[in-house]
Amino acid sequence: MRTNQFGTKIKSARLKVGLLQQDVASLLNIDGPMLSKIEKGERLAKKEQIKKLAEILNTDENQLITLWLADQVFDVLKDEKMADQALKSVSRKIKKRK
Amino acid sequence: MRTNQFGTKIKSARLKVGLLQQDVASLLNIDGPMLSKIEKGERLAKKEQIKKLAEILNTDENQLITLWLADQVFDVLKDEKMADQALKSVSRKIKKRK
DNA sequence: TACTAACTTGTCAAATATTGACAAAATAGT
DNA sequence: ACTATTTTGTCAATATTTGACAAGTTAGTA
Repeated sequence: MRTNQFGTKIKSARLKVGLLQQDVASLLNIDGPMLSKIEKGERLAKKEQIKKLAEILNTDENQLITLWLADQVFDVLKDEKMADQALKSVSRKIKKRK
Repeated sequence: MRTNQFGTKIKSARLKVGLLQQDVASLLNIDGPMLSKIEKGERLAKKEQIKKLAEILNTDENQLITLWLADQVFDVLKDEKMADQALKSVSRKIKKRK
């Protein structure tokens, strides 16, 4: 299983706008159980589903993307004692990238 | 293809100790071409190969692990405008983790 | 140039992981 | 207890990763 800031966020946003999993799932062209798994972090949403989710759930797309990325990165690092060092190394590289 | 601080490092370390790809590969129980690909970042080394590489190449294991992780993280973030934000989010989570 | 050693690239089948769908089970609300 | 909603389990289809081998390229040297 993976960490799940993304799923937690879209679930709470969904409840806030008062939609059922079924409703949202249909708009994404997936079934209800699949969305359930995304919300629980058992499956990864596709990048192109995020934009749609942002619209449907009236949420900032960039925030969703950020959480979605963070979950994936955390997954790589979660049991690693060198996680901190690795993050620093990546930060440096990212900054140079511009 | 993936970013490649790890491969670059083990290649230079290998040359420093004067070993051939073939030699190192044998010790890792893989073939030469496979090591070539790892050095070039076309394949990912397995976690358990890193320890062995550190011994063979007389290099700090933690440094190798760090680079190996960093490559993977960078791969997730490389084309993402929210990379920076995501990294910050992960940093916070990692710090809490202890 | 021709020769050899070292490395790289391309391709393939096998193993592994991910995906999407459905049925069935669990939970929550009335 | 009844119904709506969510979650879990399972499966086949698809995609990705892996390891090996053959063939190609590069680098150095006689």
